[in-house]
Amino acid sequence: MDIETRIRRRRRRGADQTLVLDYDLLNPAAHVSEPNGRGPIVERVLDHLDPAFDESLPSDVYVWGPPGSGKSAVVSALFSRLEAPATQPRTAIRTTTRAQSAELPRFVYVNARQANSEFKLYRHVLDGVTDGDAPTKGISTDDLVSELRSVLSEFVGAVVAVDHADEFEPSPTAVRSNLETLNDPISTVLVGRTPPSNVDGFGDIAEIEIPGYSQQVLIDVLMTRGSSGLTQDALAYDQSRRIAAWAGGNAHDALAALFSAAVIAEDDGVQKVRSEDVTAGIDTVPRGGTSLGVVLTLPSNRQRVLRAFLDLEADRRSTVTATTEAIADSARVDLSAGTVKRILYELADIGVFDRVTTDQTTGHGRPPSRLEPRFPTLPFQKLYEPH
DNA sequence: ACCTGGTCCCGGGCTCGGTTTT
DNA sequence: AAAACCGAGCCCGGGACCAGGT
Repeated sequence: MDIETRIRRRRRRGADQTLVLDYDLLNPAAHVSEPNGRGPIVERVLDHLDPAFDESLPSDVYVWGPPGSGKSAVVSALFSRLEAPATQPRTAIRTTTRAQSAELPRFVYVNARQANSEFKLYRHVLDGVTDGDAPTKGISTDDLVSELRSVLSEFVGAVVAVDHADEFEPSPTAVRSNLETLNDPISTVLVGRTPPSNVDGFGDIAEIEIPGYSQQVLIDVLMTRGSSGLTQDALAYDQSRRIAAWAGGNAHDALAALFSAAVIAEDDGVQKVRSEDVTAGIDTVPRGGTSLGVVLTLPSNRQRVLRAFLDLEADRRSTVTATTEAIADSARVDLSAGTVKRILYELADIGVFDRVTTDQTTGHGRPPSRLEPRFPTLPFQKLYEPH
């Protein structure tokens, strides 16, 4: 938990915040520093990275598993530790030619959901290696590459973790080929949910498969998060067990359901998460839907459109056209109707909405469809921050 | 034939970092 | 120094076209 989180937590306290202490601690997309029950997997990843602790580079590896199985949790927790020490513990080994202590490779974690283009990939790697002052635009990709090359040349090599690598544009394969053009000793840890046989080039490298959470571990995850994010004893074991049973090993869905149940309970002004809150919470979370991590990393205007959508009454949601007009009129967004329409269709395309064809027969023309959110809406409303 | 919804694509404007000119 | 300029990536707007219905 960073300082900002701690301060926000204090600010929110008091008033009517009696049940939920901090929504961020229930956020499925925010990972904790010590993931529950994933010790053996951490160990396996570390085993593979072992050469990096001995001044050489590990081979590339693909870490994969179903959604909500803790891939990001493990890799981001691991890399946040590994990234930190720029100066390595001094060893007795010194090269004879140079009076320079043995250096270990740099570790960098990149989220391909944010870095989903060649330019952004380089930019985020550069950000991770330096202190985050890489330009966001205004320079050419080539200039960015040479900048990155010169920075990387100061290290013996780099281990780059690319989370959600299978969501990279234009193709997952491009992650590796882009990093190869840097002509630097780079080892990649690719992370994704697509089986290696279904991604070009990912089947040729080492793999670490992560299974979904067992129900017992998932209950532990829920209880741990619940006890830090909610007031004391607000979450009963039985409620966690129900959520875990429903979530079927998907920690994202489980946490989203807990989050939603907590929102509903708090809006009702109660001190504990009741069984009915869990039922209602589960009801609002689509199983296997689009994860909050995807929704919360969308460009700001798309999130605005989404937020405006959630304000709409049911009758404004009856068709895409009606929804488009309503959102274009909303004070939350400042976009033309044409753009809103395009964004809505694009969001449906990536799975943020379901398109349901209505039975409404207006007579002429192609029958319209309406949009139904396919992501955890209550957590999104709470975590959404206009920017 | 005609109508409306849905898809695809790309030109141009915006904003930024770097470079040249004043 | 400061200002003007330039070229880059990203996003918005919107037109052209296709799909699916009466």
